[in-house]
Amino acid sequence: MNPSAVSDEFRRALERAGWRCTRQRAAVYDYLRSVDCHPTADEVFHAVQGRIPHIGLGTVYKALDALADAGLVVKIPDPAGRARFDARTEPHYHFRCLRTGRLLDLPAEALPDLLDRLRRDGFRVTACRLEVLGFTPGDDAPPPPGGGPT
Amino acid sequence: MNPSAVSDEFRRALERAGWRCTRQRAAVYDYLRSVDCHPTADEVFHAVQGRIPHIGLGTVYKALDALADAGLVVKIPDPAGRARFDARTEPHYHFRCLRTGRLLDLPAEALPDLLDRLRRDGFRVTACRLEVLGFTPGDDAPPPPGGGPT
DNA sequence: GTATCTGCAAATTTTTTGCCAGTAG
DNA sequence: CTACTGGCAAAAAATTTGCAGATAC
Repeated sequence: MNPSAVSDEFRRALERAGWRCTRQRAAVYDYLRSVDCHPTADEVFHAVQGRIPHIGLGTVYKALDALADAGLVVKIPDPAGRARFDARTEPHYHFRCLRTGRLLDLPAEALPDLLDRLRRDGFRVTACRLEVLGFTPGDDAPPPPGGGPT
Repeated sequence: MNPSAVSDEFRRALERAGWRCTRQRAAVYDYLRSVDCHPTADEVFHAVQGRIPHIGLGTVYKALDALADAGLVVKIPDPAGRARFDARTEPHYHFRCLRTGRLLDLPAEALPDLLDRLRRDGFRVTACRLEVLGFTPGDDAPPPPGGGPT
């Protein structure tokens, strides 16, 4: 696809993971970068139809998979059943509204301060969930080139 | 159902939320309390069939909903698409294995120490996700009796 | 030129729902 | 007794898959 339309960083991240740089993947990624919420696959689909009218929902799912595999996007599971997607790469936290399901970004700062500020701003905080991701002993991933212990 | 077969605490938590205490709900809850992993609805279904052979998967889903509504279990969304359920009520963290999808309990202790200990024990940690749950300003839940600001 | 990708639709998987007999309170 | 439930099967919702023509490199 047109090399000038996408950033080199985007293209290289895809190619590093063995994926090709296509118009559909760029459109999905650009949309996720342009919003500050965390859309579902279906929301991405409808938004991207403005740029690529004939795109299919299946293609959006495949694009999100490829982007996630390339580390450009993170898939966030949702208690309501449809996953949400986040194109912010720097570490940060999330606030989930139990009424609307909306997911907001929070800065990655120390917890007591963060929670106090949320409460002062009118948020009601009912719980926190912390999940550590990785591999249990023995279930280690195949070491990515240059990534493992040497 | 037979009052002596279930704890009063269990019965009261259900009744407080307007649910009846039934054999099926008790079996689902007992099973979740008896394991230290966090089963999917289908795993709960198969396990509970040992005690209630004619139970249906739909009933298990309904029971899990009732238990979650009563605050006896927590539904944990899963990137692989099927939710997992946790009957531990005290605050704690989770470790998710990216290879097997297994979800382990972690003690709710200070982060740098916890991560160091995991690494020493052979875990490979690749990321952390923190989610704050609650209500955005204006989207407040109907205040539970005695729960809201007075 | 060739392996990968898209679009489309069908298939799969997970969860929810409707209904009527059965049960808890 | 009476409303709430359980079992069952059908439906809905979310995601994945298969394939033939199109595209990236």
